[in-house]
Amino acid sequence: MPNNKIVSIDSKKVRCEVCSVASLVLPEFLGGKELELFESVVTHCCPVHRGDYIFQAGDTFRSIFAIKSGSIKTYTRKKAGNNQITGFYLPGELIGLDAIEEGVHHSSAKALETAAVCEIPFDHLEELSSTIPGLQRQMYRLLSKEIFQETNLLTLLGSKNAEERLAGFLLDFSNRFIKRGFSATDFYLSMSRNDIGSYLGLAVETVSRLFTRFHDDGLLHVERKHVQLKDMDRLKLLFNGGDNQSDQKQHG
Amino acid sequence: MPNNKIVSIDSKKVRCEVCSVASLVLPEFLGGKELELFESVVTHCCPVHRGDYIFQAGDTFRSIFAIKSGSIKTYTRKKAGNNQITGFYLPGELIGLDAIEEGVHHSSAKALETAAVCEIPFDHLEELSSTIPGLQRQMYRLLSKEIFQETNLLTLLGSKNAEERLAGFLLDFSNRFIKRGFSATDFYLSMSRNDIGSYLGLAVETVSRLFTRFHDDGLLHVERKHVQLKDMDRLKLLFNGGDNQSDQKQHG
DNA sequence: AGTTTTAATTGACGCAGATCAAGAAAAAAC
DNA sequence: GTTTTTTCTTGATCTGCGTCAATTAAAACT
Repeated sequence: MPNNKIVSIDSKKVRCEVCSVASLVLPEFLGGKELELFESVVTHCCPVHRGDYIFQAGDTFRSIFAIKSGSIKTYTRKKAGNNQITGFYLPGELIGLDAIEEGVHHSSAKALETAAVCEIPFDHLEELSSTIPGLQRQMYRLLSKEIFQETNLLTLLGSKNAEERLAGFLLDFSNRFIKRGFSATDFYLSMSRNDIGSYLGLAVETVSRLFTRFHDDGLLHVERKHVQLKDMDRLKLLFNGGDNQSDQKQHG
Repeated sequence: MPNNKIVSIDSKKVRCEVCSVASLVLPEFLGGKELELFESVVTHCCPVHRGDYIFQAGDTFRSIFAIKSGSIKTYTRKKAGNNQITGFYLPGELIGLDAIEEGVHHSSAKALETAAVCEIPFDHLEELSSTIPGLQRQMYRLLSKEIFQETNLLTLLGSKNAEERLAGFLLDFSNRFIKRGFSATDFYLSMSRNDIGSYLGLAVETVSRLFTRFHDDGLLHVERKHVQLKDMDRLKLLFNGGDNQSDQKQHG
């Protein structure tokens, strides 16, 4: 049973500092009174620990969740029994957006490490978005962003090459860290190799071997879950499929 | 240059009948006056032809588009020059939702056949969703649905098995046809084998071979783009990975 | 009509990456 | 602390599917 105290985190890890929920969900021009109104809506903001569920597939949808610190993975269950990782989420990102339509969570969300997650009841948020000007638009933006990101992942998985996928994965993380003001080249991968494999459609062993290869080739320095990107240019080249010659000029 | 007359469609094709835009975008309980108000917002509803663009990557985002008849594909350009298909859209579905956040289209949308597409200017829709009760919620639902569907696709692509992917692809189409009241087992695949391959992360040749195999095994009847699903049970079994034994009970 | 272009199918071959297996290193449990 | 469990890595083998190539069929032109 996890207690409710945030435990200190291994100093070797690259920390993910706390993000303001308001700055994430609200439009920038929000006034003080409206900010207050908004803060009153964020009911819980509780710490979770590695392995804790934020929600599970099948749960009734009531809230979306904003990540303040730590990291979360989402996955769907495949009938064969193994899970398919569908996303990794970092501070400043939202989860649960896919459950709005049918009112039921289709995926499960689990903490990858000690994290702070804020619950935002959706019906309150909906009401509020009718009264606070700009919040409605911001909600549309956030939902659209999620669609965009999943499309990006689809594009990444479209590449049949394993190197390309892992390079793309790392560069995506790098970009997302930058957006939140963290180091872009030096970070802690809180998920297991198994999770990365599932996410990228690769076997664990392939992921492991690729990390070793990238390390040996001087593209990055990796020690367990700690990664330092060394040669961004070559990583980008890998991602872009530098040696790819299978050129169908146009589809359709 | 496409003219503005809707051409008659090959009788061999399974037709995709026209859908009401209002029924797609609006909540059911909408009154007559609001319906009128909504209809006034749908500026254009023009026919497009095979190969016509609805929008292209880089275009400024102004509208979302509802498909009334026909089918559309969306894709992103990969640096290597080839395109990555990210979605196929049928009557009653919306495209352009991924462009709201940044105000720019990241993907291109192209007609797969003669189609009727309605343009819905987004700022008008936004205004309207402040005045028509329930429309805001409906918009959230539609955006959420798109996220859900992309997550589904991610799960599908997670399977390394090619059979599983094609079976999943066909079953997904079947389900979507059912939702719109069309035949669930007998349909016309307006996209090329190449497009299907790109979408599923497979080579054209593999897609072609799989169709032949499925046909020979009595799972379906296929003649060029016309497909009849014969044995749904076995297709579902394939999709569920019936012979899959790689069972990691839990991720994380 | 005929000609060109594009799409689809099928076969042969090879390789990237899955799978199997075994050992090492952490992490978790006690 | 020790033991157990899980995760990660590395090697050896095998195979599914990508790639290349050639044929056929169907659109899309003129």
